[in-house]
Amino acid sequence: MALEHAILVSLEERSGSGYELARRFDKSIGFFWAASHQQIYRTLKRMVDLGWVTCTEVAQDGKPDKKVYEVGDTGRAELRRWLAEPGDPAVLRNDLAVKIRGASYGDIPALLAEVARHRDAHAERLDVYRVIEKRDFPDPAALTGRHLHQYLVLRAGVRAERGLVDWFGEVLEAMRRDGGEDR
Amino acid sequence: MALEHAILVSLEERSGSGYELARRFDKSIGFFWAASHQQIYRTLKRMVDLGWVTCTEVAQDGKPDKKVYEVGDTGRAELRRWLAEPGDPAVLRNDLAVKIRGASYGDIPALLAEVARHRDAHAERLDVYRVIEKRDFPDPAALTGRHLHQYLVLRAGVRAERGLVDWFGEVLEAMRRDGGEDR
DNA sequence: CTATACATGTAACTAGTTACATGATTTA
DNA sequence: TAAATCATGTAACTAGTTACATGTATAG
Repeated sequence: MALEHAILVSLEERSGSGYELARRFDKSIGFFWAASHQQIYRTLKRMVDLGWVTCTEVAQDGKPDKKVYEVGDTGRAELRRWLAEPGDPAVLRNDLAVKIRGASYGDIPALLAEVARHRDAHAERLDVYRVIEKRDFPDPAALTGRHLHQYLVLRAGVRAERGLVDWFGEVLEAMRRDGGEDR
Repeated sequence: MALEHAILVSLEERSGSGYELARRFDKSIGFFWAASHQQIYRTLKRMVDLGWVTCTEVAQDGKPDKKVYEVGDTGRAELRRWLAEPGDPAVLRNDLAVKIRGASYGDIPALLAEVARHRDAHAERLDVYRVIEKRDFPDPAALTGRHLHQYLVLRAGVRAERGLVDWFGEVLEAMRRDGGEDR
């Protein structure tokens, strides 16, 4: 499991409250590791119990109090350990591929409409990533350290979304050709 | 959840035992939807309770008895329903992207070795997919129906694996350049 | 006065992983 | 005689989702 570790990375970059972490998991980190606020609050509690992070209550005016979490030495050591630990290669998981494999057992035009909807959604995300890429990293060759690492994970997002958009396009093209010919 | 539905698709293609399904989930279907035998047995039991599949015990000689599962009318209706049902666009999940984002908090050369290991593993899977592609689908333009659908999900695998291999290559190239220069 | 942002949580459920458990037959 | 394949399961645990629950402050 990597949620604890994703939180450690995020808190090393900048300490913050559960709410703030939940915001970050709606963007940046969340582009490649999704987490809901319920999951984050639960995990933060566990991380405090483990001594990985410390929690300080902070009063604010005009806003509710918040609890700010910060990575401690134990947490930093755990992050180092995890970063060096070998893991299994990722396994793919693709709902729509299951549906396409089973297309002939259902309503094919309806499924193609669904594929088109997903293609559009992923194309939109791809645009978001590309805007960020151009805005924040106009000269990739000059990047070093943390900025380079941030750029590279954004590249993973760009490549994955573009791959999906292209694949959905291939599916639509081939299945429309197939459906159009023998009917 | 799609495991029930992945099993329905697989059993529609050909009825079989839990063990046989577990084999199929080690290849073909499993290329884009992994499932362990424990999960499959548990899910098959639930599907019998729901009336989606029927179960027949079959005696074999030289081998233990087996239970053969077959899709019933209720199961077929459920599959149709699920195929027409809209779903959310896939969210990405990439452990190594989290590690790369946190690279500066750990041992970077060790992490790059891990990245290279994953690149090799995905390159191997890509080769497997390409062999299957050339062997089973030498003339994609001529494909129709179920064969076409099978080809298209294989294409998803090819695209996803190639995307990962390329990305790992980009990561290695950029981070080696970065590490090599300022040391 | 309504919606949005800020802020934190619990409870119940669903899905997935890991470890344990058994036993026959075939191949090297 | 050891390993691999065939065959089926239980138990405990970990992770993730959905629904419920509450309350303040600000902007339109």
